[in-house]
Amino acid sequence: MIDPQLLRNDTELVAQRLRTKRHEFDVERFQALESQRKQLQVESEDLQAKRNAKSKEIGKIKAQGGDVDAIKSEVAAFADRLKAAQGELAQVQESLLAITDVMPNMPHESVPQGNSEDDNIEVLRWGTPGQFDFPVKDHVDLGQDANAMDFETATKIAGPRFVVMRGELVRMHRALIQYMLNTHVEEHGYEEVYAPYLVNQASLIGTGQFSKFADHDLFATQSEDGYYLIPTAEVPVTNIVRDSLLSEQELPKKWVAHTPCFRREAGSYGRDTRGMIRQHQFEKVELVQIVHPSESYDRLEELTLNAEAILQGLELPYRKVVLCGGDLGFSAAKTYDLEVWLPGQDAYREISSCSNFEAFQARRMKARFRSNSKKTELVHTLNGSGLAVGRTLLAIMENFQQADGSITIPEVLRGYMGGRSQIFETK
RNA sequence: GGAGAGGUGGCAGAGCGGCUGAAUGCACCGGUCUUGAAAACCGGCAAGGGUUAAUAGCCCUUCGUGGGUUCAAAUCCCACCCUCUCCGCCA
Repeated sequence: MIDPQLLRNDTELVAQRLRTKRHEFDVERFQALESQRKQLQVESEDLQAKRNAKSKEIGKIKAQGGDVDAIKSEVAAFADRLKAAQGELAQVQESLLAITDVMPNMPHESVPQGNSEDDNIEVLRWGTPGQFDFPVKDHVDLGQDANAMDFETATKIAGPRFVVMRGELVRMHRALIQYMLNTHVEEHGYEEVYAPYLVNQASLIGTGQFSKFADHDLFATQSEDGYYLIPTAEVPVTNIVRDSLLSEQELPKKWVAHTPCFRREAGSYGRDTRGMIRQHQFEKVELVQIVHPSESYDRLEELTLNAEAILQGLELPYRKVVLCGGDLGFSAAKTYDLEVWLPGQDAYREISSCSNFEAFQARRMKARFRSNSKKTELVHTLNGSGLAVGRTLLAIMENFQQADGSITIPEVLRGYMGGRSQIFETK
């Protein structure tokens, strides 16, 4: 949610900045509705003030034993007007909400112009893609050849975009989760959090995944509770601070959580249908920070480095890009994507997305803190994958594959793998 | 699932339908005192919104949520949600 004051006072500026995010809204209509809102709100609050004053008079007159019939009919006279004004006001506000509710966050001024991922700007390349003196396989062939990855069975059990994994590959998957969590807790100062995988609508609205007026990419339960499966741990973890008033000393909050994530991927038919790149269910280790507004951009750099540390620890070549305006998500003001090198695709693919949401989520969530100067202010929220576990697993498979189809285990994972150095060894 | 109790400001906890936006305590902020601190004492301190140049004033809203009764609701009525205790069930 964009600051309503800013939106009112500087509508053109907001419209202009949202254009870099390829979001258009009808400025004239907004301003017309806004002036109606103002007039109606002033009118109805004025009538309420009058009613309150008269009611107090009645109380006093009655206390003195006077007659109140005359003044009562006076109140009744403008009760209808009040009701009408309030009704109209509610309608205008609903119309305004239809505009503002689908309005994405404004990009930070450092965000490059552009329409699509082709316009993202690379800021860093780490590591060198390995050279192979044999034909490389992708993770699907590697996994299936070792009888460790089974898409057909998953389709039977559930449907497309699921996987069944078996044996030592699953152990490496689990090792990755441990490695990521331990690193963020022990070296980066995050507190580990366990939170619900089913959430209510208010939480999804809070972090911006859900709007009354927009489509969403979520699995909903059929139960009367109205629960949704989380698309990312960002939702339950960030919503810890929803409807709360923190003290300044409590900031920053740094949380890390491992959860499964569930996404319908409704808008991506035909994309990444092969393999484990895009699944309905995947594991992710997520970093969340709740910070003082003055330091959120420093924290974004830090959080991104925390995610990068995992890729570096695993010796996976990657690059870091700043998303251009057109590629930015709904709630984000600035996002770094980390893209890991996948030999099987001969391309860098997204493995982490680290964003600063500024006060956009905080305003929706009513997540505030009392500053040392006694004022209440909205916090800034950030999050990033640290990392997507499934994609990390397949990146290791593809980058560390050997000619015989076995896979070398990265050094840092060996302690979690019984000290072994390879999986898929041919007996 | 059955029975009972309860949801009020950052926290705890009062609150006859009008004098209650809300006692009191804690926490917090300012001051007196002190070499400094603590204690004691004095004073201040809810949030959100509107209007506005204003973080000044004024006004509106809010006592779990939504509806209702009334000139007037934290207080009365209805529905729902949540929490706690006991019993049952259960990883």
